Amino acid sequence: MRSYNEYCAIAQALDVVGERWSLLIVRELLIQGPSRYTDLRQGLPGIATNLLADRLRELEAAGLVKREEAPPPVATTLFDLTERGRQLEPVLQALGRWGGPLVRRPIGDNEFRSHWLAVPLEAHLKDHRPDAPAQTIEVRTGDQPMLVEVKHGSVDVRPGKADHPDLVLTGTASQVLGLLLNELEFNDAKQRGLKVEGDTRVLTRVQP
Amino acid sequence: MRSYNEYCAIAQALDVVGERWSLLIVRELLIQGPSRYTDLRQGLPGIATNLLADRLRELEAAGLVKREEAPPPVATTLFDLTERGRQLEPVLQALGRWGGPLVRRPIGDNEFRSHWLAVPLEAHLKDHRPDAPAQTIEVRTGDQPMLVEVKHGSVDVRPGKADHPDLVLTGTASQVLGLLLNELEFNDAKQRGLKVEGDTRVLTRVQP
DNA sequence: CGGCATCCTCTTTGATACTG
DNA sequence: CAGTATCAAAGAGGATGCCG
Repeated sequence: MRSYNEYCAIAQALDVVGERWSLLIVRELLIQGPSRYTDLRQGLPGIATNLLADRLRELEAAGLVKREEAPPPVATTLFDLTERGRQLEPVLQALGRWGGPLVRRPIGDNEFRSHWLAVPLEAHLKDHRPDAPAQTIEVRTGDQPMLVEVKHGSVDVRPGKADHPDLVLTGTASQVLGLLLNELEFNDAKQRGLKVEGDTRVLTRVQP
Repeated sequence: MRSYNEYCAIAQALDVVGERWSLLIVRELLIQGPSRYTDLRQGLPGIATNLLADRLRELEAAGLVKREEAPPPVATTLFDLTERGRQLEPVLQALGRWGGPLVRRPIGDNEFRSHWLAVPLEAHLKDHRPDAPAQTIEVRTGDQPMLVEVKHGSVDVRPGKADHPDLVLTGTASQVLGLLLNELEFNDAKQRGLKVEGDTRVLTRVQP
């Protein structure tokens, strides 16, 4: 992209990450950690393969991304954020908070990937009972199950299944999000088709 | 811009403000307040006039910008942020903080406008003596003098001149910034050509 | 398969000129 | 002052091919 050529931190930041797809690539790496090229494509529906290759090179040249050759038997290239790249987290959080209201209104045919749930959940959920024992919620929606772990005052969201989750939520992304973010009443959510199994007290522990 | 079409707050935020120039237009309106078309062009060196018109229409349609017809005798159109637009401030602050280190390294022929000083100064300066009487610093660099007002624990930066500033700084943008952000020693700054007149104790009151 | 590179078409941008 | 009109150049998107 053409540089704005301004002596201004905002403009120079945008010179680096203002191009189409760049910040979404950073989002993927922040949520997913070290990722293969193909996994990145999975999380960026619609990206042209040449653009993904271009952007990864640019981000690498800018020092935000590094590529590592995974040792055998995996023997594949892994892309990961550098420390400088990881420092973009506050930018993505601010964007996510600002964009929240846009997502909550009716949605049509948007693409969805389960791991994107980490954005609103880590932004808005809190552990209100940090001294209580750890609890987990399994969320079944989208392309893979997600695990919400509430422990020691922090809320962690990552792909995976729990052995014995305290609560299991099964439904559409907006149902699950509505309930967890306390924007949809419990009974409304169930009426709209959300399946809730387990100990619902963990909900009030994390809801905003 | 083409929508990313993702059920993700970050992607939907970028659908609205991810286009080239959009966030810089928001920056201008945040710093300058209600502005005329021509003033916006002044603060966005290099923007094509058709693009500025396009972006303003898009931002207006998205509900971030409103246009007001100023009453006579001014009788001109003023563009201003809506409340929703003003809520982008944390996004720009995060971008500005991330981009700070990029600006501090040697710079060549970048364009500069004095009012952009508000970005780093309001991000990093603090009033460490909120109970002391108000003080002002006049900064003379770039296209217009800027006023830094320290009062009641807050630091305000805006265009203008003070009647009796406590301190006047005259020099290049990087000299002034280096001194105010405490990244350049006082004596180094003077040796490189920065002119410092007045009561330098206000410096330690605001420096990070 | 994973990780691209090439080719082609379409859209967006930038530069400049012009207008109510 | 606040734009619109025009046109060349750059970038994005989609399909496909290549190579370990």
